[in-house]
Amino acid sequence: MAKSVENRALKKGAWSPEEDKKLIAYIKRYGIWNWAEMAKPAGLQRSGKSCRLRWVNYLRPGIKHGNFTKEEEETIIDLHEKLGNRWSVIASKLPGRTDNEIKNHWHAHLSKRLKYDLNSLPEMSDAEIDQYSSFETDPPPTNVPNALISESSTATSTNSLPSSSSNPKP
DNA sequence: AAGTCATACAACCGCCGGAAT
DNA sequence: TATTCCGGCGGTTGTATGACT
Repeated sequence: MAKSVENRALKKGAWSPEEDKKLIAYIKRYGIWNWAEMAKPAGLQRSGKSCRLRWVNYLRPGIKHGNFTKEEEETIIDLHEKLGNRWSVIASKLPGRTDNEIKNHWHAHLSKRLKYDLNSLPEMSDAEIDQYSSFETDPPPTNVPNALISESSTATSTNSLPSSSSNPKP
């Protein structure tokens, strides 16, 4: 299959301030019309996906950076309990936060916090745990959160990008 | 002061669904 | 209707930085 953008010499890794400026300037001028095709005229040797990710997660106006508030953390925990790893849905409830940021924060902080809460369970010796464990050495079949299974997987993204907006292809 | 380890964050990868043709 | 392409999502990895020994 012919990819619309060849993989030749595509840059990877951290974005430079220069690249950020190029992407912002291009989007300001022409809008978002096709990530895969935009990179070249924007002067970026990046994949469309990389550009999109950079824009959505860091450059888009209204993105909050920095510490999560107590309220935000509680919301994340609550929604994660209900929805599982549907980060984009959770992100939609937290204006200015991105799914990637929430996901990272969850793995870095919140999941641990919940894990530590397991310590509040009644004490059991290893022998007792073995005795009452019916499971084998394999891990549980999935890590799908309990509350989730029945949910349809069509998460509607709420990243309100000006995507394919009025601006015509240059 | 130097080396090692742990943590947090940024970015990439692969897969899937929907739209367009 | 079938195929192709693009955007979006979630999982995972790589790297920089700070804490600890």
